[in-house]
Amino acid sequence: MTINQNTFTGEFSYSLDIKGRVNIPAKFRNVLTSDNEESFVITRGMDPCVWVYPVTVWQSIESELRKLSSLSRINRSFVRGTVRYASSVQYDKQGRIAITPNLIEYAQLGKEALIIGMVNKIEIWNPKSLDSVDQESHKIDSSEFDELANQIIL
Amino acid sequence: MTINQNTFTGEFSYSLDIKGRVNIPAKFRNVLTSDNEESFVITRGMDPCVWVYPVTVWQSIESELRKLSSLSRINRSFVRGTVRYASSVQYDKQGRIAITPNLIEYAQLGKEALIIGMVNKIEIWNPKSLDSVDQESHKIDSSEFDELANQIIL
DNA sequence: ATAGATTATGGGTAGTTGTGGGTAATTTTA
DNA sequence: TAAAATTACCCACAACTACCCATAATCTAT
Repeated sequence: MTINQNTFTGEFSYSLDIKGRVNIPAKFRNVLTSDNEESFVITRGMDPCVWVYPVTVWQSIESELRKLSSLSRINRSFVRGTVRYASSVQYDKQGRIAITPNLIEYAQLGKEALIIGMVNKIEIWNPKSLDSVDQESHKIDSSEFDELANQIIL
Repeated sequence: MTINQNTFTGEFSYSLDIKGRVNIPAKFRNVLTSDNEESFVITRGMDPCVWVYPVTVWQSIESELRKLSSLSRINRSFVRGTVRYASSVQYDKQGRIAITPNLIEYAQLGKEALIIGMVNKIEIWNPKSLDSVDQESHKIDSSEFDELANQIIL
């Protein structure tokens, strides 16, 4: 049973092979709508991980970026920073995507890859990096969580 | 498979050879619509880099420029500055375009050339120049950056 | 519980891509 | 007009990528 289209939840531990490929969990592939043509856009996350968007979701980001005039310096560097590390990838017959060396380096990915559903996108982590980021945020954010509580009911 | 026609994303490190040629990444050539006849318009960027447009996109920019009244002095110098350094180039069988000495000088291009997809156009940078422009804008614009990110990034 | 299907992982091969350089045609300069 | 320089076009090779197949592990259904 699918929860929802283009919606990703859950955590999976997969391996990054010697060619830089990781499997996209079958559960994720199965909820990906067909207009994505089995493709994702991978890019740098705000945390040290890889973000994986369905192409159709990414397209809406792109269309926002198109509206920004290049006459403004801020716009230029914002577009550049956003798009620079993004590339579209199609998964192969085994359901794997190739992560670019660039992103492997950025996310410090080794053999182990932790794949996490983040509702509208997917994150790929080095388990160790996630641990340390997790601990950091527990120390800092407990007051800010309270603020979020006003916006979102769990 | 392809994100979209005439849409460029990602970063590539290629070399400018002794004849002043750079490769246009295959990913970019493959999304270029056929009515461009394998050609781009190259010109000065507003940053110290080379801007590379698909000809068809450039044509629509030109028609925008035509609408600007020449009565205004600012308009005149804007149009002049934009068009003055533009020339159209076709890529060869290996997928390379020749950069004019003019533009090589302007963008301070050496052997290393960083090619960046900017959604509707392509930028060619000297990696060092980009680093310094990057740092500058981070220092100055970070709050406006965050604001844009909140609007656009999902 | 067992057979069949699906899923995760590894690896081989053919075709593509990036890079260097050569040669003939064209343009520029003396 | 002839020499020099530049440009356009072609070939060659190494590195990489896309695509395919094989196998082991896991899940599903009867």
